[in-house]
Amino acid sequence: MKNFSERQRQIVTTAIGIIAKQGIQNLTTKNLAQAIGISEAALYRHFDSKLEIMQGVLEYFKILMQPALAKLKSHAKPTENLEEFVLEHFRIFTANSSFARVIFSESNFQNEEILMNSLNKMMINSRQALEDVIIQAQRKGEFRTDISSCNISRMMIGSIRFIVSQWSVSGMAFNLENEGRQLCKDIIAALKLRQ
Amino acid sequence: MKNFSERQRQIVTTAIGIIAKQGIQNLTTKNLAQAIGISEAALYRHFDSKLEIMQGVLEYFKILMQPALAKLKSHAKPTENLEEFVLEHFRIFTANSSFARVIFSESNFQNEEILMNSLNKMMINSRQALEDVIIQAQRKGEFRTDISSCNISRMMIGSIRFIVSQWSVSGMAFNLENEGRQLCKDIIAALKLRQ
DNA sequence: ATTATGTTAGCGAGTGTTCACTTACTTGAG
DNA sequence: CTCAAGTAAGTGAACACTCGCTAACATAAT
Repeated sequence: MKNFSERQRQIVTTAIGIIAKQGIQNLTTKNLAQAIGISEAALYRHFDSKLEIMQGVLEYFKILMQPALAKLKSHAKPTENLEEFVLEHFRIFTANSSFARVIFSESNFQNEEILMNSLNKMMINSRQALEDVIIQAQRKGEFRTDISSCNISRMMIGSIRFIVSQWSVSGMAFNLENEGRQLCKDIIAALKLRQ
Repeated sequence: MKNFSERQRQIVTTAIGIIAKQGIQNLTTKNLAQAIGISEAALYRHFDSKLEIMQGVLEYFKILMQPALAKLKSHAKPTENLEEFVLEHFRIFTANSSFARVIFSESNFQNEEILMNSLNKMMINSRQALEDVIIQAQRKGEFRTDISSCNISRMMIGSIRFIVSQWSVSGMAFNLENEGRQLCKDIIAALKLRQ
């Protein structure tokens, strides 16, 4: 978070914790202030509105996810990049478990047009980046070409989202990194070209 | 909906429409009563509480989804059953587009334990039924066995959820049945045993 | 046929509570 | 002395829900 003060950072991360543990309905200025240990009015010394705090939440997430996106360009082999992209997601979510609940439920931000647009942009961006690498993988003969790159990206993203969602709903009952690694291997096995 | 009166049915379907179009935050007793054209107080002649109305929403959905589940046992060939199961989902969502937004965002019901439990049970039920058929498909040599049935079900459900979510977020910008049919074919192509 | 009794489904006008946010004032470090 | 960062005590609006009342209709005894 670029220009955020220590206090602003604290407000945003506390907000994330509340959303994760109690749902967005319980992210109230009262609860947020209480969780930090300051008055409601003090919140407004650091943010103009609750909406601004929620935008902070999204920005925080965006920065957190950057490393995963970077993995798409780290190696020469597309398949390796895809694999690392997926695994990095699981690593990030494991290290920031509160985020899973916050992000994979877009309806959290429903009706706040600014937040929805912001989230949609992020989604489209990373989807596009992913599909580019999938196309590379197909061109280089690593992935099968009888399935469209669009549908391959749907399978990959859908699978990731679903296992993270399962993990989140189950209260982190399994090891996301291990289960995710196997899932990732299986997806690639299903999609690679067999000679 | 079993024992529901005409008015109760109307209240529930109107509630679904509001959630779909304006989000759950705007499902207020005021808005709901207004949309129907009766007073708020009149709502309470037909339901004891707002929670009861939301339970009605879930029951409505459950009944609507029954046909998809039935498809899992309609033919002898597991692969055909799986295909019809998936296609039936797309058919149902196309015919009841408001549901997509309501259901695939579990966070809609976050913090209402009764609703969450109800939704989780439905999810687990259909996941289990699906995985059973996947195992059959593997036993009969229709599906590859180098990928666990658990991960196959993750890929299938994840892909379905994701394309429905895309369709919903895009404002039904594409034909879900057609796009979904191709996605379904591709998934099965990726998972079937090749000789 | 009339009348008494009960039920259903509606209404306007509230209730107390909680929400995001504001105002006016205080405190303490530089 | 200034001023950023805090506070207590509000604000109006929105929330789910309740109140007392009524018109319309059904049932059945007189």
